[in-house]
Amino acid sequence: MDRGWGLTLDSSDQVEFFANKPGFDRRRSGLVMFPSRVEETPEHREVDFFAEKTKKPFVKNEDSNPEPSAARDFDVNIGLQLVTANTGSDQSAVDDGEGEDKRAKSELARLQAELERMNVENQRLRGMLSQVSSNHASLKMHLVTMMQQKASTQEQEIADRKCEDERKDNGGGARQFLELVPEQSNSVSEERTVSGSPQNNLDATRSKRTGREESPESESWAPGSKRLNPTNANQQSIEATMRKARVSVRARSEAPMISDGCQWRKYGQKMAKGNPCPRAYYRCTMAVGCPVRKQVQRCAEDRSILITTYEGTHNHPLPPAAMAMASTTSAAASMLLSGSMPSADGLMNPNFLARTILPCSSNMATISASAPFPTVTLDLTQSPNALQYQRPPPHFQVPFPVSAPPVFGQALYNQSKFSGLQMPKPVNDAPQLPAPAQPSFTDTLSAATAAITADPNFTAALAAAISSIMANNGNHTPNNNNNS
DNA sequence: CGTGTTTGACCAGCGC
DNA sequence: GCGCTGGTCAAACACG
Repeated sequence: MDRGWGLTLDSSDQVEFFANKPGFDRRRSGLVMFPSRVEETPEHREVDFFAEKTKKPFVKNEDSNPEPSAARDFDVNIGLQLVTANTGSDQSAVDDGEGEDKRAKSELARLQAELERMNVENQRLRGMLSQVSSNHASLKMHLVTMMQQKASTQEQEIADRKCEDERKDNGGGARQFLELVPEQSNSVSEERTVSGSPQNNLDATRSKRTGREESPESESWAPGSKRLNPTNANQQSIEATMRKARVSVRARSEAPMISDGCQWRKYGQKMAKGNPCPRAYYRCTMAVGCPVRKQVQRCAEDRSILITTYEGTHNHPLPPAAMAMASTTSAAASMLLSGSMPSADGLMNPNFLARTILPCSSNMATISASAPFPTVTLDLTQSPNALQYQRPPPHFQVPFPVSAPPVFGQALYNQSKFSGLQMPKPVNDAPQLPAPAQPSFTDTLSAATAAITADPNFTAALAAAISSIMANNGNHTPNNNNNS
C-alpha cells in the first residue's frame, strides 16, 4: 500500500520538502520520497490507515524510516547537504573535508532554527484555528438564539392573525391555531436538531423505533426502517439522512479488513448482487451501543480493492489510532449532511462540496447525492503518480498523522482539524492554492489560513463543517472523536 | 467459559 | 401481491 501511494506516514512536523530535489539521495536521508517504488509489487499487506503515528505502519515495511523524528531532522539536513556532495560516490566524501563539513553544520543549524520557527508558527496557527472555532461556536449560539426569537415572533404574528380570523369567522380557527403553534416550535427545534449531533439524532431516531431494535446492541440505523413516529415529515427526512450518511473508502488490501484502530465485531455476511465477493457487516464494539457500523466488500472488478463503508458516529472516546478515521468519516459525513440539510440554507450542495472540499481529487473523492444514501467515497487506490498530476508539484507532503493518502488527509481530515478535533499534527496544503516558492509547513498552513479567509467557497464549506461538528461537540458526550 | 465468527432465517423496502 | 435484495438477528460453532 505504501508503495502505491508513496506516502511518508509519519505525522511529525518534519515535512519532507526535499524529497524531490534533484540528486537527492533517499537512501542516505532515510526519507520516503513521494513517488516511491510505485506498483512494484501487488499489495499484500493490510491497510492500516489509522495506526498510531508511532507505529508508522507504512514506513516500516519498506523504504523504512525507522528513526525517531529527531533523527529525521538530521536526515533532512543530510538530504540537503549530501545530495550534491555524495551523490557520485560514497567513498569520496573526504575530498572536500572541513569546508564542506562546516557548511553542512551551518546549514544544519540553520535548518534546525527554521524548523523551530515553523513549530512555533504551527502552534500559533493552531491557536488561531481554535479561536476561530470558538468564535464560530459563539456566533452559532447567537444565530440560534436569533432564530428562536424570530420563530417566536412569527408564531406571535400567526397567532395574532389567527385570532383576528377567528374573531371574524367565529369558526374553527382555534383548533388550527393550536395545531400550528407546535409545528412552529418543532421547526425551531428541528433546526437545532439538524445542526446538532448526528448521534443525538440517531438516538432520537432509535428511541422512536419499535420492532426488534430493543437493546442498544441491536439498535439499527437500518436504512430501510420506516418505523418512525409520524411527528414531522421533515424531521423524519432529516433524521433519515443523518442516519444514512456514509463514508466509503476504497483501498488496495489483501487483508479481509482494513485496520482503522477501532474494534469491530462481525455480525453478518451477505452475498451482494452483482459481486461474487460477499459483503461483511461489522459493528463497533468499543462501547456498548455504539451505533457505528461498517461494511466491507471487495470490488468486483478488482478484488485487490477493498471497499469499506462507514456509517454513524462513535458514542465513546476513541484511541488515537482510531481518531483519524473516525474524525474523518464523521467530518465527511457532517460535511455531506450539512450540504444536504435544509438547515444549510442551500449553502452547499454535494457537487459543490466535492469541488470545494476535494478540489484536487475529483478522481479520488466523490460525494454522491444520487445514491440511496449520501455517500462520500474516497478512492485510495490510485497511484501517487496519478495523484501528482492532479496536484500541485509535490514539494511538500501532508504530514497526515495516519497512514492515509494525501487527498484523504487533506480534504476530509482538514474538516476534522478545523472543527477542533485534537489531531496530532497540523495539516494541509490547500491544493488549489499556488504553491509557495519554498514550500514549508508554515507556508502551507499560512496558505490554508489564507484560503479560509480569502475563498468564500472554502469558507462556506468550512463553516458548514465546523457548524455541524461543533454542534456535535456541544451536544455530545465524550465522543465524537474529538476529545481534545 | 467467554468472546468472536459463521450462517440460515427473518424483516423491510422496492420494483414490477 | 409477489419476488428480489439488503440488512440484521441469533443460534450454532470455533477458538483461546
